[in-house]
Amino acid sequence: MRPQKIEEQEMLNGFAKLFKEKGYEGTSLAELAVVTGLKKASLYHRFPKGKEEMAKAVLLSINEWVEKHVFNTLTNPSLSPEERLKNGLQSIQKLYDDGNTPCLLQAFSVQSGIEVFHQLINDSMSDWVDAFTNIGLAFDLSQSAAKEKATQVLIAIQGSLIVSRGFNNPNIFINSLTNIEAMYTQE
Amino acid sequence: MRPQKIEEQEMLNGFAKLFKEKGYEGTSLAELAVVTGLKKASLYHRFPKGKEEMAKAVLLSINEWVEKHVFNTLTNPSLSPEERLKNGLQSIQKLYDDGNTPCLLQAFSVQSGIEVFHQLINDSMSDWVDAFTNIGLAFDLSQSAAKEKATQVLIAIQGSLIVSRGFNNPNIFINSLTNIEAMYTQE
DNA sequence: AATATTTTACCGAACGTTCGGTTAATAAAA
DNA sequence: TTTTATTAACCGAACGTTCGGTAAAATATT
Repeated sequence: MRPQKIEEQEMLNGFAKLFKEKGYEGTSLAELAVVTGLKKASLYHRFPKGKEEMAKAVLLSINEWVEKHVFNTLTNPSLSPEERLKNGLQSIQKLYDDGNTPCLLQAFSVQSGIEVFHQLINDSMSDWVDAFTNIGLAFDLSQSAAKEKATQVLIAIQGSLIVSRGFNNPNIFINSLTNIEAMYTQE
Repeated sequence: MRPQKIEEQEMLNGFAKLFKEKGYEGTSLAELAVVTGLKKASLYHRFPKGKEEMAKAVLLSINEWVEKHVFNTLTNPSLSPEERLKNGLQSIQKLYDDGNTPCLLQAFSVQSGIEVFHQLINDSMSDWVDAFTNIGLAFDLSQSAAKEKATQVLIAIQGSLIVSRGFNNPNIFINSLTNIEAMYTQE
């Protein structure tokens, strides 16, 4: 069996960069091909269902990373709530490259018109809220208060990414992460 | 002189709907034509520089609406700070159709690659921060505290629009507006 | 060890479609 | 008649996708 020129995960990383910056419709197969070093036709050998399959694979790949590095940290029972929160936020900071990289959920929630994406976005956001609800409970909040605060956290993350990008100032995102930590430790 | 089939403002309203939902690249000239009732070629009579001019016109049109209905209200010296804030937030709620309509700045900040847009987005966001900084000063905050809070407000608006859309639940946006009011009146 | 077969990875070229944009002619009011 | 608004027809380029065939490694046969 002939060896692959590039491994799947490497392809997905390249895809992710494009999709995050340019959205689904804004990213062309020509660009997706260039970023992998393969030709357009070869992409269809790897992803027979085409562009939509590539995008879905990127979404799932990022979801896995988040599951592993963010959610697992936030809910790690062997750490104190303070440590879980701090480490989880650090992973989030890394996920968005210190505020320099847009969120794929945002990029895909605009346009694309593809229905499956809406469901994946909805599910993914639910996971975020669940993870932060868990942290809220660890800080002795009531179930409803924990969920309310978790929603505020998701809003702060998403909003600060937007505003950071608008002002071209990643510090706005970084500051928001600090504020989020304070929302739990100082209230 | 032959009369126009549709007035400019009506066209812009139709354009806005499309651009907000589908983004810049995601919206085709064919769709822009359908929504106006004109043919593609006619769009070029009205907007000789094409799609980019149409998009820019929509941005400016919305900026004008916001200037008039949101910023002027927030800074209206003949009202109390509480009333200015309340009325301004009501206009914002209307602007985003109770959380059912995405923000054009978001839709255009993804993809598009057109440099002029970045500047317009940056300028527009600056106006938002300035307006809410003004309200913060009216609530006796220091300049820096007012600006800091204004940034938080913009983040909350943008973030809650994203999350509302993700969960297909406009109430999240409505609640955020309520929280924003409380940020000034209860602190 | 050498050869033939199979399997997988890749790619050049073209597909039909849609993109944003243009041109030349028509329709309608002043 | 002049001026403006509209449009049918058209354009080159790019889109996502498909297909026939090649390149290269693994396996089976001699």
